[in-house]
Amino acid sequence: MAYFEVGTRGQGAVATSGGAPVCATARTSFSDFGGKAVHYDPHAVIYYEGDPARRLYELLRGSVMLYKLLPDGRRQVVEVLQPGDIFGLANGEENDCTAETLTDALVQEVELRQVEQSNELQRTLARCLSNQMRGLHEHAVLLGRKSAVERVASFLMHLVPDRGGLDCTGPTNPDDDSCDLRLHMTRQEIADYLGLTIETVSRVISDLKRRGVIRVDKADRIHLNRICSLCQMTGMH
Amino acid sequence: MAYFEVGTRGQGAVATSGGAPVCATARTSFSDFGGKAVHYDPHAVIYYEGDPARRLYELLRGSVMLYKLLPDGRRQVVEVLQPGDIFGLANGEENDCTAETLTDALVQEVELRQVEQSNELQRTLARCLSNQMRGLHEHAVLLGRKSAVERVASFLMHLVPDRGGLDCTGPTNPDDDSCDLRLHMTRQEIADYLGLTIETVSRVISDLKRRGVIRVDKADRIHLNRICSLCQMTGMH
DNA sequence: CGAGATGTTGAAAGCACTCAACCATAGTGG
DNA sequence: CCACTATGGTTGAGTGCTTTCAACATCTCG
Repeated sequence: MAYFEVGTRGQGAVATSGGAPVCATARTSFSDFGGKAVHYDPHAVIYYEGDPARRLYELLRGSVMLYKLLPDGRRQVVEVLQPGDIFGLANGEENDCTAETLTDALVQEVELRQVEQSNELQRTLARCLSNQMRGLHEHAVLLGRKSAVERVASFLMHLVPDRGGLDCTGPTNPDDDSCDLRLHMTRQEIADYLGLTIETVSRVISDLKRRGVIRVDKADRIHLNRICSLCQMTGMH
Repeated sequence: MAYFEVGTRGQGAVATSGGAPVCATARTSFSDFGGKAVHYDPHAVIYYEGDPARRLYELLRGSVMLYKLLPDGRRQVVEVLQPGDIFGLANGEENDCTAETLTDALVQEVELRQVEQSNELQRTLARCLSNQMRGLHEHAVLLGRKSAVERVASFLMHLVPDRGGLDCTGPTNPDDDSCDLRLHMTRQEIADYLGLTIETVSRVISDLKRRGVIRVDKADRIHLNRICSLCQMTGMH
């Protein structure tokens, strides 16, 4: 599988990751164009769906989810953002999603006015957006066509750095095809991201555990015993 | 409901629509920046998933779908494009989707090299992409959280101009809340777009017919008898 | 330690899927 | 002109995966 494709995979949500912005190579940082870096606590709302869009946001550190609600309370998490991703762009309309932090997060906030004025920024913007678009395409396949097991396997694989992509060459060390993950999401958040219920997510994880593919150290600390086996379950092989 | 939100709703796929590009107000046209306008027959592939990305495409007339395939043949249509939408952007990677026409289509094709050089184009690009992003978010809710009936109702509503949005004020004429639609998609294409099977799409349409909400004149010509009733079934009210 | 939040498991139900047969339409060629 | 075929669409019966509802377990934190 290949969420967010090359260059953005596995950053931020992985305990062992570096955490550098990865949206594009040799890119212009938004911080060069004014605005301020703001810190948010975990589970803080940055803005609500329906709010007038005033600023452009770049995630510098931590992770943020974007979600939409239906009137009856059903929720769909539409994106899980990593450092380097941008959000809040609405073309003069209202924000179409709520933005909420998953972890502590550092966010660069720039007034949309200023964004309009910089050619350099527009260029970076286009590059970031088209990267995120790929992630959304991939996610549409997951939501529209994959089984529960495939969704959870895909979700876990996309947290593994340098694995599961088209260019994946398998484990570097054939005797140790394992990896430690931090999820930073509750079962409910995972379920809402994967278009499943909390119970189904829990059941699938228990199942993977029973089959020896993963080990659950704590609810949000998961050890992958055999990455390749997991990857085989994503529906992309 | 509100696919593609304000400004892009209901264009192109509707028989009665004007067909003017709608991606952004007062925008720069891609045709001003070289490249050539190419005509495609219905069901022609413009490029395949995995092909190296060479050009940027702007849809001028007709409609185009982007889809991804899983190795076992499952297909997900990730976007149905309208005039004004752009596609083919891949940031130096391979195309992540296959692009195939649904109808006769006129497409403006610009070498990516040239796109890189124009500030004006980059600006337009960012605006178009963030518009399309909204559509993808909306679609993720549909795929992840809506029932079969809600999906089909949402699909039909998004083909109706000026209705179903947040600013929808109901029928202009209280005695005639109806509308004629052309689908330009087979049941299979609709199913792959909505994350359903062809049989389920067919059954839901028959159901709407039985309930008197729609009338099916030909497989791809559907008359909405009561737009408001249909809108109530989208899950967004 | 106790209370609230979060996660797991079981049993039963439901919705969409699978498989299969049938129907409708359009195009072809005798 | 009409049988014949191909393609696309509809309908029915039965299955199965995910959901729903409910109980229970575990974790966190004052």
